[in-house]
Amino acid sequence: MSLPLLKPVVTAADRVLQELLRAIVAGEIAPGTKISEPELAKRFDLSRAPLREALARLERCHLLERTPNAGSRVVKLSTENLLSLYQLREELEGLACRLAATQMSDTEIREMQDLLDQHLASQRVREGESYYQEAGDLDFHYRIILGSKNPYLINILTDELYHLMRMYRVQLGMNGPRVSRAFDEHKAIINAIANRDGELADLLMRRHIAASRRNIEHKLTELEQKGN
Amino acid sequence: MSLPLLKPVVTAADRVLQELLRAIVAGEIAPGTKISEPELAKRFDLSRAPLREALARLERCHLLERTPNAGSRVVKLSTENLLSLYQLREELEGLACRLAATQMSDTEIREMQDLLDQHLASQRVREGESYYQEAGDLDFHYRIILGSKNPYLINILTDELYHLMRMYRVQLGMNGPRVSRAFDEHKAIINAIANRDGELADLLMRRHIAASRRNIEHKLTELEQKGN
DNA sequence: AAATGCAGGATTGTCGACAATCAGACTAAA
DNA sequence: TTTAGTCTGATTGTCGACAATCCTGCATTT
Repeated sequence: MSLPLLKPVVTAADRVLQELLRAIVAGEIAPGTKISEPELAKRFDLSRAPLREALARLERCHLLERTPNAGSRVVKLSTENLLSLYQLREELEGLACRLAATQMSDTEIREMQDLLDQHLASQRVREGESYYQEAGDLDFHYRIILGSKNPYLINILTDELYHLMRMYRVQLGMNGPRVSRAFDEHKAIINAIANRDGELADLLMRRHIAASRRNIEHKLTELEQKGN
Repeated sequence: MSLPLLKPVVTAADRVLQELLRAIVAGEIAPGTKISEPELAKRFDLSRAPLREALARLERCHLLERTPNAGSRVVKLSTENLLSLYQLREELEGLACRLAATQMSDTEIREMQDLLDQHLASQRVREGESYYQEAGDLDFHYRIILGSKNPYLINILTDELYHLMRMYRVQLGMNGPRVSRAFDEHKAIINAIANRDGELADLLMRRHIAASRRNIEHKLTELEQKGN
């Protein structure tokens, strides 16, 4: 289950980016935390040059907010931002479906179907295990996005919005009946694409994402009311 | 007719970014040109640090393509990329319309209508003058995008795709009957928004962008066949 | 002749230090 | 008490030099 989600890691900037990304997405660096360049540089035993490079990329992913001459802060999760993010996702991944229905090759589609069967089998074993589910879900969306063959769309979804989506998911989780439903929805979407029915795939994807949003939104409002 | 299209310019990186942006969009630096960091640094009398910052932002705008350890090249205009870009625009600006129809305040809408009347009046005077038309068109789209009130959508359209759109427009122009039609289409779109009819505004915007694409696509294929 | 290995050059990546700028606290005056 | 001004500390922005990496062309070998 390999997710080719990150660019190759070769430079020091790549390494610190990967580590910061993981820590922020996982919530180890609490949302709202001030980022100090000199401090982080010392912690990672680097100079500020590659660190700044990494911070710039994190800002691009909307995981960091830089206020000029006042430092960077880790973004906070909020219902408003969640809604804005998912509005975009519905639209963009819907488009991706429509394009994928005409652009994906038969073998690519076949591979996705096999992958889904595989996930379903392994999910039956691990009832409620959320990590694999999540990886499977991400992999599914990832492949459809790539299947659109639209470089700008791919860039926006995989490089800029992807990690923010992960942040919501990792910190708020996905649980309960939603997990098994997602599989069925995936299946329906890939079937529509296999039938080259872009309109249907689009519609199903929008519903799928809307359902996922409601699930996360519910958890988030719960959390916000508890005082945070 | 002020277009608040660029972030405030204060640092050296901002200045060189602005200049490079202008030069690339205008085609003064030919598409496909190799970018040499040391050479540019010398030309702008800067060190490489702020220059790299500027190049990173240009890459983010898809105006530069960096291949690791092999330098950056200015992007080439192509029919494929144009189509990919406009596919996205249709979708995203359509969404922007739908959101703007519910999110824009009455005064914002009123201001846009006034602006359009103003453009129309001044356009009658300057028949076929394409620069003002373009600025007006950009301003129109810009305001609707902001009217969506979705920060991620705004960021993608104004920071990442905007300058690339401009590049196509500036280098391939917009001319003939298309110019005056665009005004009518703008008028129809803002009216739909004023009526709070998001669906209609969405549809009209998609058509408007599709028509604009056909116009540019035609010019581009003409140009490509002429040998370039 | 084709393929392989080896310099040479160029490019990017990285470093540590300095300069400019800004936020916030403190002092002093009204 | 409030306000204005200044000062300090911290942060970002910038610099020039060095190190690591990668492409190119050429010589060498098979």
